[in-house]
Amino acid sequence: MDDESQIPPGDTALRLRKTALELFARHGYAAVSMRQIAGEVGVQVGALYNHISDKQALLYRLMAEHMVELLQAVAAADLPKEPLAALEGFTRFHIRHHAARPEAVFISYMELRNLSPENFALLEEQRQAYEARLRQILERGQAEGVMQIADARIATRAVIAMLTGITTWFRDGGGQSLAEVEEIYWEMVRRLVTR
Amino acid sequence: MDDESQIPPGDTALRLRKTALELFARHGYAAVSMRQIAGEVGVQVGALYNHISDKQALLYRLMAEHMVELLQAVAAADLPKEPLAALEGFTRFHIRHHAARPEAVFISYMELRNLSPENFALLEEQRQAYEARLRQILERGQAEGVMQIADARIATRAVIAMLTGITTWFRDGGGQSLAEVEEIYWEMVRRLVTR
DNA sequence: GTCTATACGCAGATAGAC
DNA sequence: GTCTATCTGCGTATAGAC
Repeated sequence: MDDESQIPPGDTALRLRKTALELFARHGYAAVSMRQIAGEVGVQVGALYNHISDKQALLYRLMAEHMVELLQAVAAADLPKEPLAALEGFTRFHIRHHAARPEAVFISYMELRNLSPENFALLEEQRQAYEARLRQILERGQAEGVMQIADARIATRAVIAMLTGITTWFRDGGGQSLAEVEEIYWEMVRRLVTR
Repeated sequence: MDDESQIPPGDTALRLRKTALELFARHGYAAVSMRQIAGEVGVQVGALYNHISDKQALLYRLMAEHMVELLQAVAAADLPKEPLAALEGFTRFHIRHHAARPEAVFISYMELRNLSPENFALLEEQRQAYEARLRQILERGQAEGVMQIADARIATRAVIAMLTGITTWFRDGGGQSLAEVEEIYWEMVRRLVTR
C-alpha cells in the first residue's frame, strides 16, 4: 500500500508536486508544513526552495495545472454539435476526468480560500470558462427546442455540482464500476433538462 | 456592513462561537489562529480557554451543533407520507435550511479532515442519518411506482450534492429570490426521479 | 471570568558551504 | 541541487494575579 516506489527518485521537482498534491488533499493546505513535504519527498526543507518560490506558489501551481489540463481535455473531447449528444459527451467526459484525479479536484474546490486574490482571480476565470462550455450546450438545446430549462445558468451549476459530487464517494473497487456510474448519471442529467 | 454591533457584548461564549464560525468559514480552520479569534471577540487569548478546552473541541462543537440543528429541523418539517410530496417538502426544506446558514454548511463540508477520528465518526453517523431520510423517500417512491430511479443511493447523493451546491453561489440580493430558486430546483429534482 | 506573562515548539524562509 | 544551520515570528496552551 506504500506507493513511494511509484515516484521516480531523482526528479525532486516532480516528486515535490506529487507529494504536495497528496498531502494537501489529505490534510489541507494550511495543515501541511514544508518540513512534512520535504520529509515525504526525501530531502531537507531548504532543497524544496530550489523548485518553488514559496508555499503559496506551490498551491497555485497545482491548481493551475489542474485547470489547464481540464480545459485542454474538454477541448480535445471534441463534443458533437447536436445539443443532447453534446450534453451526453460532456457528462461522460466530466465524470471520467474528475474520477481519475480526485486529489486535484479536492484541492481545487477546497483550497480556493488559501489563494492570494490575484491567483484566485486567474483560476476563477478558467473555472468560468469551463462552466460556460456546459452553459452554451444547454442554451443551444433550449434555443433548438430539444431541452426545456427554466434557467440555464442555474441548471449548469446544478449539473456540475451533481457530477463533481461523485468524487466524494466513488472509489475504484466499490459497489459500481465507473461505466455504470456514468450511465446512471447521464440518465439523471438527461431527465433534468428534458420534459 | 460591520456586524460587530449585532453580537451581544458580554456573552463571551456566544461571541466566541459566532466569531469562530465566521472566521473558519472565511479562511479555513487551520488558517485561523486563536489569537485572531480572541482579537475579533475582544478578549485576550487566555480568556477563550474558559469556554473551550482546545481548538479542536471548538471546531467539533460548531459542526455538531449544525448537525443536531439540521436533524431536529428536518424532523420538525413533518414531511407528508406520499413520496412525491415528501420529496418536494424535503427539497424545499433543504434549500431553505442551508441557504440560511452558509457558514455552518461550508465548515461542515470542508473541515471534516481537521476533526479527530472519534469526532469525525460521530458526525458521519449523523450525516448518514440525514441522507437516509431522503433515501427512504426515494425508495418508497420506487416501491409505489411513482418514481423511476436506477439507484436510490446514488440518486440520494446526486440530489444532495445538487441542492447543497446552491450555498456556493446563492446570495441574498442576487439575481433570484430564494423562492424562485426553490421552484427551479424542485422542478429539476422532480424530473430527476420521474420518467 | 479576564488579565498579563510566558512556556515551548514549529511555521516559512534564507545563507552559505559543498 | 542539496546540505546544515539559523533567523524570526507565530502557533496552541497554561500559570497565577486580580
